[in-house]
Amino acid sequence: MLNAPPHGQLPVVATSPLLAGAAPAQALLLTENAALTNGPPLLFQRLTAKEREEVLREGQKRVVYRGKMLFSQGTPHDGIFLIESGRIRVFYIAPSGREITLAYWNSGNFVGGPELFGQGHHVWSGVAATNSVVVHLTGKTLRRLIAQIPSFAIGLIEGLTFKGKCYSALAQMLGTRSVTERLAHLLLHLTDAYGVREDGAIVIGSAFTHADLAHMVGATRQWVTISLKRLQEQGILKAEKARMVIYDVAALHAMRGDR
Amino acid sequence: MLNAPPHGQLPVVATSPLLAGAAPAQALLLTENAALTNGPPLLFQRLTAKEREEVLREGQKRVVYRGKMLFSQGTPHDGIFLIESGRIRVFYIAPSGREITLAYWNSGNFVGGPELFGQGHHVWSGVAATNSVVVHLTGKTLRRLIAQIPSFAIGLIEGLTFKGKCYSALAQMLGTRSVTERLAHLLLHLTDAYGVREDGAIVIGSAFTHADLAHMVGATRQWVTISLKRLQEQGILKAEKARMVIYDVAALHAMRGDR
DNA sequence: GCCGGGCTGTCGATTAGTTGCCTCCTTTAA
DNA sequence: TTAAAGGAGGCAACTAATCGACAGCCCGGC
Repeated sequence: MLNAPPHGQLPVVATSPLLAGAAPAQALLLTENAALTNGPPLLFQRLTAKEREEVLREGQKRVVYRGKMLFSQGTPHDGIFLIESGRIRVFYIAPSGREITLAYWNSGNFVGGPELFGQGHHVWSGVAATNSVVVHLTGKTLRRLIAQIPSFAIGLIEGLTFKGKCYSALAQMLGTRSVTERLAHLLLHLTDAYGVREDGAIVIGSAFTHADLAHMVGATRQWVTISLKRLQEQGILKAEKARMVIYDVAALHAMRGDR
Repeated sequence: MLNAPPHGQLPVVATSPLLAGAAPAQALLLTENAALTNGPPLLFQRLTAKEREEVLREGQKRVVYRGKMLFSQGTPHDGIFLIESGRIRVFYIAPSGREITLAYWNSGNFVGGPELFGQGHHVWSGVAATNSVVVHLTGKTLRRLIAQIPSFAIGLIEGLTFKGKCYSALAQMLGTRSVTERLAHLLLHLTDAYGVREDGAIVIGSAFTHADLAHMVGATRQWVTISLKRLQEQGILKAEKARMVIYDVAALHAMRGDR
């Protein structure tokens, strides 16, 4: 059932971060405040090792290679996917072709909704941003697990709450901030998440294309190019190949518009 | 503790719609599709009358007069408010002053989050759109109720899921649709929810100001004025005082952008 | 080496949307 | 009956952002 991995590399899944329960459940998204992504509730945090194994045993493991779709908006769904390793980009494309990225979810989170039990149709699409391993739990299984393991129910509620906060924050950003403000905000978030100090400046190694950034802030590729160029002219940052150097974090803060 | 009601009218709360369990838990919002608001899960649907009473007994009843704040973004919160009667507008104001309305929640829903248990800070503000009665349940109480009444836990999960869908839809609309498309969408939604046939046309009695509409679609008041004027020039609708007559529903469908 | 595809940068035209100001209409109070 | 105040709608100038198109560049494959 698996497609051939690109370049013939197979993701090595030695131990499951879910089982270990130690991996931070990070998410990369355009949030209202960075605090949101620092400590989101791990779905399995409250479970004992035994309970975790039990949950994982109930699910169906699946490998998704980089660039392959995990689920598509409008198609029927049943249950959710736990991300065991890798990174899933969740996005939506409007009939006009305009696209918005909700988040890049890392291991420890779940994707798939919108319902937990009971079938429905996907409202988002999910694609593997890196080679990933997910565990599929059907609605029926979820219902049984909730009844059997009370702390799993609590975990799910906290997970849903966290997702609600993410959606909320996205809607608030999109509804009240200009593209420039959103971009400044995203850059600061990237700085927090991936930034490394390097003689005075902060270097972001992660290579997002302009199109990737545009989808995250809900804008066009061209406008992101123009905005970045302006920031560069102001000496706030410098875009190099596959990395970006931030010189003036304070300036970004000033133009992010949350004051 | 109660402020004097404006105009001296007191809301009469004969029987609780929550207890009756029969009131449709409608929400007025800018959703992806109308289906969302037709059958949202009532928080209490799955409970027996006895369980409902038990839940309500645990909470603290509170009357909120039209225009009074129920909660404010940034302030600490504990638990949620069940809406027993009335209508709560949930909104967010950015530091720049730009405002976005998430939804008008009617009786049968709950507002307040973002956390269910455990304190946090409100990320939205809530104001009574009409004189309303709410029941406050603290996080501690919620936790106890979830443990005691399993179907209450399911109801909460469904409620959270529904909210997630609403937030999702809002983010998708804001991220990928133009203001005009959003406005067309909102008008169609209003037509569905409040429209009354009147010799060929459909009349919406509900009186929203341009500012109200603007907040719902995430735009400025002026732009709504301009857009409505254009629609009027095209003969699609006619704005009268305190009501609006829709002549060409098909045209609105065409410009809503979901095709 | 050459070719092709994806990413960046740029330009010009156009529109969507904002900002600020002004007028009109209610409502309330005197 | 009128004055004052505030909410609501409307106009005009401005700018932020989109759209479409195209050229250059970098990288990988052949």
